[in-house]
Amino acid sequence: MTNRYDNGEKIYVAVDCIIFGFDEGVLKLLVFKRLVNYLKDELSLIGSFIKPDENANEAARRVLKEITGLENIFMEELKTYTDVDRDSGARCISIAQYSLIRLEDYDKQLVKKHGAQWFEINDLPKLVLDHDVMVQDALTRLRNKSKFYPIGIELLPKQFTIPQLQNLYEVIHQKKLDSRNFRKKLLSLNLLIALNKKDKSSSKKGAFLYKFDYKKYKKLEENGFNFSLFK
Amino acid sequence: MTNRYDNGEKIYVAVDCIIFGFDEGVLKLLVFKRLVNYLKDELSLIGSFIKPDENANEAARRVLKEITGLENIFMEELKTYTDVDRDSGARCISIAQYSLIRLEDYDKQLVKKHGAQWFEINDLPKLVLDHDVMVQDALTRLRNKSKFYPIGIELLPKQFTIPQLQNLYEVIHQKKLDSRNFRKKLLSLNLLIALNKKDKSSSKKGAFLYKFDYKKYKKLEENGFNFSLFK
DNA sequence: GCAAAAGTGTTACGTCTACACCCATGC
DNA sequence: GCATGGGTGTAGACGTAACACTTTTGC
Repeated sequence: MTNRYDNGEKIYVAVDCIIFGFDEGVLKLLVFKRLVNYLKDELSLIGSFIKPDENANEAARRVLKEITGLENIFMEELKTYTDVDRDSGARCISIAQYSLIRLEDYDKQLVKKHGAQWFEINDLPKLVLDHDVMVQDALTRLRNKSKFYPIGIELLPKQFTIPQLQNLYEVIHQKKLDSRNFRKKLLSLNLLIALNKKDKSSSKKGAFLYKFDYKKYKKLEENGFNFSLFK
Repeated sequence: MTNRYDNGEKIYVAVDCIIFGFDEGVLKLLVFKRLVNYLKDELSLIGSFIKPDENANEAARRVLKEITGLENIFMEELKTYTDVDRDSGARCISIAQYSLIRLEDYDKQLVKKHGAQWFEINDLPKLVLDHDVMVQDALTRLRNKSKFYPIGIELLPKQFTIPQLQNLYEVIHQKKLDSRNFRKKLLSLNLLIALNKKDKSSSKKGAFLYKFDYKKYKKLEENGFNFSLFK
């Protein structure tokens, strides 16, 4: 690429991925042992330096695939960490991105084979550098976001049951919700499409499956909205 | 600084400041003519490459002071722009930060002397690169934020009247609000401290001045809250 | 038949919206 | 005395929160 700037210093730019997984009612975080020489084998978020031919989101997707085999994960920018001393290995900023996925949709063995592992959110190990801060920031964001947006729309693309979605909210907020009110509010948004199929994996009776009406969601999002599912 | 990373390429990292000014009821944007050789003299947000000894926020404050004389502006991170071709001058990412200030608090001549100027938000010139996108993103963020947070707390530190604050909301949302409802909701938050002084600059009767109860605000913020001043 | 989870309605309460007039003052 | 912006109250609509029992089915 051409370079028309002569002043200014270049620095390292990394991406780090905060991937929350929702697995049988438990919220987990994806972590792996660092491969680079500095701080090798310590636990870390999945990350990489950004390459000349990719933007931050592409870099995050690439490294996530390399290290876990996970593909097509929608990640949202969290924040860029730029403190001078944040990385003792060199001056390096990191663009953190986060996502929330339903673990059952993915091959857990694949992740393991690649050297990554899932930790329960309530029992996290110490991570390198400022990665602990990133995780807490991402949790806060997730909680705030879920008050005003129906999370799961972008983050849980597959079909799901209402009790599953409620459980997701309960895990994120660490708080029991009233199932009647949750269901009522959720359905009043008119964003769910009933599939008239039942999922019997978590009860004998079975719960009806739904998917999100993605187009409707997008239209509403453009106009701004308040989708708090509780106060 | 030590460098323990051998792989990875360094790239340029810039900051850009989206400074909205609220001036006698009108929302304005701070713009200046680029000084660097590439695209010199075209209109641009105020920005700079980040230096080895400063983080993004410090870089933003530094360049803002250099170019406008404005000091002690609280800026919040908006987003990091990383597309490969976003800057035709070189591969360069930009960490955008925004703020909203009350223009009357600052010396407008000073800004002008330094070569910057204010444009009305409804009559913006074309800016270089992706700066137009940044401005639109910042406006969207400002609107969303003002639905859930009492903006002005961090952004308008000085004493103010309720009609002034209402006007700010109206300008941001391009929409008239009901003064009774606005006042009622605002006061119900219990975040204002009455100063028992009147500002007569915009009416004969004069309007009472208030300031924010910053401590109370911070406490509430930590617990998360919903402060929409209207729907 | 019983354990386990899914599904369903109503009422009380609080908040939001819409709406119109008097007040204080400078000129 | 009048024009200008500041300040006030209420009723209806709407949304939220609290609350317990029935249904379905696999075992």
